[in-house]
Amino acid sequence: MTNSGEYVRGFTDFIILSILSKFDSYGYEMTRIIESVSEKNIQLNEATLYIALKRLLKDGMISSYTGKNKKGMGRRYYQITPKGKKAIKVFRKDWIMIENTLSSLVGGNFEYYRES
Amino acid sequence: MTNSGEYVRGFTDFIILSILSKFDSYGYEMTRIIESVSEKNIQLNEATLYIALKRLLKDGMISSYTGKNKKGMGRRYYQITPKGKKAIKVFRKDWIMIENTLSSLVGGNFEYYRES
DNA sequence: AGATAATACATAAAAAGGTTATATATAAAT
DNA sequence: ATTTATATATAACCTTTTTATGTATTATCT
Repeated sequence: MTNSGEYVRGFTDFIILSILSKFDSYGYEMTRIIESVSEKNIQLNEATLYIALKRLLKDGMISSYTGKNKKGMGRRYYQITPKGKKAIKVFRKDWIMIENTLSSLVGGNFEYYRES
Repeated sequence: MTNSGEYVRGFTDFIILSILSKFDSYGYEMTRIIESVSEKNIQLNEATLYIALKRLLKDGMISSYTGKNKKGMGRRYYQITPKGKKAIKVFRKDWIMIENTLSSLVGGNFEYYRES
């Protein structure tokens, strides 16, 4: 699938917050999670992810701390903040509507009555 | 809902193609359709729509012709081309996967097993 | 008759976010 | 010793959306 990132755009921040609401994680692992859950159909660019993490840090949605690693270089772990928890909670309510609406619109299963 | 457009981003072109695969339409009507289907939760900016129409025309996904109107100024109708039909067909297959993946990711209902 | 609302299209400038490309660091495996 | 896997990071560019603004036509309201 080409340009898969284009579809995820707008949801990137919430994908990250959603992962971090399950457990603390780090950049490299998060790209693996997305790859795994999407069965390699969606891939979040590393650059996109790190920029998003920076943005979320700036906005106080997440915090970070350094962690050790046996293999490879040291990891930078991210943790969701209360503000981030609230944001993902609000979003999940919206998501139901977004999903239904997008499905109807792109699927063509909607009714529309013309006046004239 | 704020920034609803941000969620639709990446899907704009396919929403338009989907509408036009049902019937020929014009800009103003398409914004009304999206407004109506989403129950005013999602609103596609007029500027976003007209730029997208321009893009789709350039890419040969749609064609256009002028139509009359009793009330208000003349309408510019858009019609989906064979290329556009093919594009929406391909997208609709992808959409099933995108929807499932996004749902799992933002909903947090996925499993991931750490190695270490 | 004049003002307003609804219908309709269009574009420039700015902002936001993603992609491409590249650089760096560490440790295990070959 | 070199390659592979793990891990982070950013600059430059590209695409798309948003904000703001302008124009045109007709019906309705006062």
